Amino acid sequence: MRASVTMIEPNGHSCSDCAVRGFAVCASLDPAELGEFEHLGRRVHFATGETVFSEEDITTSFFNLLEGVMRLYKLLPDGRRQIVGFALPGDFLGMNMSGRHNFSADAIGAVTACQFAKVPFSRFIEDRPHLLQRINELAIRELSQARDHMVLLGRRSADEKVATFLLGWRERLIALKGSSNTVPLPMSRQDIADYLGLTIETVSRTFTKLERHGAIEIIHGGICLRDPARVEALAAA
Amino acid sequence: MRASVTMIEPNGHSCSDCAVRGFAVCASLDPAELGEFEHLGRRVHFATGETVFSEEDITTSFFNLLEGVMRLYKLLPDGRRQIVGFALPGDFLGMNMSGRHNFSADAIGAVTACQFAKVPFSRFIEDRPHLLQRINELAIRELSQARDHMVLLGRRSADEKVATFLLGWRERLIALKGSSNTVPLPMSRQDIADYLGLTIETVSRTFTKLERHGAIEIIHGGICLRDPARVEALAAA
DNA sequence: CGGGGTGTTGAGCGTGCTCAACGATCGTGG
DNA sequence: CCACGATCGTTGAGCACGCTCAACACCCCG
Repeated sequence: MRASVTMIEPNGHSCSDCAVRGFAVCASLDPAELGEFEHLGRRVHFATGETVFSEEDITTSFFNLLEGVMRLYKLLPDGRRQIVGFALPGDFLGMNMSGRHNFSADAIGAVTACQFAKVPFSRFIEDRPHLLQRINELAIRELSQARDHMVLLGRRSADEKVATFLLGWRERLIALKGSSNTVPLPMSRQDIADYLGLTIETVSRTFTKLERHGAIEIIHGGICLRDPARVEALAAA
Repeated sequence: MRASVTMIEPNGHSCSDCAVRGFAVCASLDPAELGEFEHLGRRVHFATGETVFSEEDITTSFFNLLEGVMRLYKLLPDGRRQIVGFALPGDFLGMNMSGRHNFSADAIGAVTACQFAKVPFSRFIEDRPHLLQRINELAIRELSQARDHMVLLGRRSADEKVATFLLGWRERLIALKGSSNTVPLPMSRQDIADYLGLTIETVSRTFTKLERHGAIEIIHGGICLRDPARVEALAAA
């Protein structure tokens, strides 16, 4: 699904009242820099299922996710898909070495992002080591998450994968919105399956199994943790 | 296996005649900086199987690999292991956000590395944006490799995994030492299995299968590519 | 020559996949 | 407002890929 119309607002927003300011890239900027930075980005919107950028596209922009969730994925020639991550508000997308995006990114539900043209953004970084440092920190954190996910993909059982996913996703949402036993799952079962290296059927079966055991309750658009300790035990650290 | 004796040489080496200078982190330094940089690092040696650092160790040093191969891995509480990568000369190890290493690193065969104490190194970076930029580039490249590996772990069959590994490993060696159809494999079958999310038996069987089909020849300490096109077909891009 | 580590091969099993049908949910238009 | 179709999720039956368990071959080193 490709963008038919992507809304671009003339910059009527200011960074100072931005929801993700504080934990996004821009957290590293002082007020003076922020004023300059504000002119570099435009706020853009994407509708459910819209593709923000594709795997082999030449990189022309970076994105700072403000609202919504995105799936980041790679496709094999025969159509098999691996979701390499879900992006949440505060995540910075588009950095790469090759000049091309090395994964694709779709909006899951409505998404708002701050878009930066590559060239001016790169120039802006050049004399702001603090911003570069911040971007580096985010990359290193992502690398650590990527390695954790490799362990999950290569060495965990289906049950462990699902349990680990639920707890990890919950953790990320808690960091954004505070604690709750209700965990919204905006992505489809297929998305979860492609993230965990499973099939949709196995994910579905594992969910119902967890529910039968009283560990979770499947609700519309998410799950509710009934017995967090049990789920943690299943995740096996 | 823990280090019993780790040899540390008083700095009798100079960066200027370093083998990896040109593609390691230090490639970003000019001659003047290099002179200063030289005093930050010490050349250290590790014997076969020695652990350079462990997953939950507090990070006190960074390492720039000069010679040899290392396995980078994570362990689950029950002992299952996932190798998240193999390090080759030029690779820079130890960057992290948490203050602790988030994976362990062993020497596969004899290893020589350039060791930097964390604090002085971090200070040295601070007023050298070019070095930070270089580190960032390496991190972003690693991130891209990590995502590729997630696809392999989550969505490829055993045959595809092995074929893809052979080609990828060969590519990395070619970048270091030039092209050859003979591909040395210094790591054990168990290492390969733990890298690909397979068992040692499956790796062994797949190797012999490839050999029976005339795609490769198994030689001591490695393989020889007899029919690269066939292996590439099996890897399925 | 013996012993331990590493790699190979075989037989049988089980987890997770495939294929297929059914059920739930939601947007759309009559 | 409900009928309709499409999409998404659930459930079942059977199968296959890769794992488990076990035995054996090989090789380096003592």
